[in-house]
Amino acid sequence: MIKTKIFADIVACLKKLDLKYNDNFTVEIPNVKEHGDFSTNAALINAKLNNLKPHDLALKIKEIMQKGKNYKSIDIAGPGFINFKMANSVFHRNLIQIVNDKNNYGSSNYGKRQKILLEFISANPTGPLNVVSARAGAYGDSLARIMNYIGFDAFKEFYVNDAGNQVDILGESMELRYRELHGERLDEFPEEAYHGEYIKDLAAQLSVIDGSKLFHIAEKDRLERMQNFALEAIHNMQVISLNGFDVQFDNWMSEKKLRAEGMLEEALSYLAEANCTYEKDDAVWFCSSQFGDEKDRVLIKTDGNPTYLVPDIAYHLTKYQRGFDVLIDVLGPDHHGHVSKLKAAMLALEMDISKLEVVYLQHINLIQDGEAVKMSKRAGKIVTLDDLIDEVGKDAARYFFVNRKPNAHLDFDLKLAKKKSSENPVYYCQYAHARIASILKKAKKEKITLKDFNTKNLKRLDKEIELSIIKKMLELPTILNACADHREPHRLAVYVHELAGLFHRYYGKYTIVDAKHKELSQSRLYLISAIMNVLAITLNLLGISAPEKM
RNA sequence: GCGCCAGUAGCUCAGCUGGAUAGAGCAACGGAUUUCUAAUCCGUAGGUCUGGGGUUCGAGUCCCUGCUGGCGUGCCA
Repeated sequence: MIKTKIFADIVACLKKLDLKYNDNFTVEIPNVKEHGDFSTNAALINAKLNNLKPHDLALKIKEIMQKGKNYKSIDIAGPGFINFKMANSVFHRNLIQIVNDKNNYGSSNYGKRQKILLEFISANPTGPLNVVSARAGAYGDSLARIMNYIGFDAFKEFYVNDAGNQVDILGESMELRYRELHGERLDEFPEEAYHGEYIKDLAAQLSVIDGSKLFHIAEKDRLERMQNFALEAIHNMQVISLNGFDVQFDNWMSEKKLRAEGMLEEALSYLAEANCTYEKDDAVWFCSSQFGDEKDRVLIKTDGNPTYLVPDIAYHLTKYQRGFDVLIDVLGPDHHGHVSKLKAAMLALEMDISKLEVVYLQHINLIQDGEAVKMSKRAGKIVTLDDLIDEVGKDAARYFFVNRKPNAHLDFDLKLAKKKSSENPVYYCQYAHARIASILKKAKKEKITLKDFNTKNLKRLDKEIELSIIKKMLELPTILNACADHREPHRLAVYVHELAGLFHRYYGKYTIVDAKHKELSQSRLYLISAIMNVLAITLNLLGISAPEKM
């Protein structure tokens, strides 16, 4: 990395000058070209320490560093910034490195094999996945891919709420549709039941298997049969939808299973042992107000059933027990009230709360004809993940969702997304990749190959945009690290778009394959195949395909 | 009321641990195709970064405060 090399050079320089220094200065790529390839605030940061004016310190540093061959020029500007222009050979050497790294370029041990549990989507198993889940899926999966690429052990988990109130309602909804199928007339379908067409389908499927024999067994058994059938079918639907979205989980954690294994009782007993529970009004309470929550919360309701909080505490307890270093919960914005309760419980159980991170994904507004579409799973008015993939395609959907930072609202204009035209930025990125593939084919036809390529040819890569492209590609590791550190994969999406943009500009300005200038062509081919490789790597990390043809 | 999140170009959004002249895409306008894919490129125009105060060499970025919007504040999950 050039940046770290410059940083080290500056430190060496400060030492040589026998100055005090603080190493919290930075080496950055300035956003104005005139300020050089790289820039540092080292003199600004360290001037005071040595009773010097920033500008004077900058001068001293410049004098020493100028002797190095790697720098084309060193200038002092503004209040004391030092701007570096690097020799072309520095970029060329780094380009060779990128090419040699092949499809591992950018991967590293940055994560030091830290174990990360990434829980996302965790939609209720009571219906098909909707666009909110799509956003969570694109986000979580991309983040996991990036983290794993740079040396973390990221583990993807989907928590299935397959027990509790909403599952009872699911069973009852099935029962009603089932009765309907068998000739019973329903005066009206209850508002709280699930209205989606898929319930009718499931009831019909069950009817084919079991016929009318379910009427002859006990109500409790019948409801259980209905529930389990629906749960399994819906789970399978969700898995298939996610496969179509290129999202796969390492584990599906079942709440029902947690209950069966006695995890709820275990969690409750731990809380009781910690003297954090008490009885009042025929219910069992958790004194969460002692741990930063606004007020105490009910754990066991008057009817003897646990509230949703209990299985969630139990679930998070297992996260800790499984030895992860960091737990990341990806949640909707409507859950932030819930997190304070959960964190209170983890505190009460003396868990390391700093390990538990919550990322809130903000809501999505679906815009149709300029108006927000209201969605409700119970009323059956949802736009499903499958619909979305059918309409705009997997690649566009994933790009769209991962292209913005998690805690920003997202307006999804269905009409625009359906257009499937050049307005969609994902095509822009993919097209760059396809274009390069096409140029490489043409080069083959023209019999210009890299066989007799000599690295000396790289000297011919001296155009400003060529050096900019190399510089951009060298930024990849920094971008990936930032994505992981901030849990913000959208930075990579922005990056791909920028890199694709540079290539398109390059293509427009210069001819790559030119039979009359074989060596020049070879040099440029070398460069664009590196670009193609970086595009493929980054698109893949975002779960987007990199087509050879479009 | 209290809590969380957001407010950047007409629209949708970027802006890396504070850095120099705030950037893209779309929309608008004007150009480029005997050409390696025009799903592209070049140019023009568009801004009091929600208002105010503070911190410092320096603030879209950090702190305080006002305003606006979304969400939360269940013995629902």
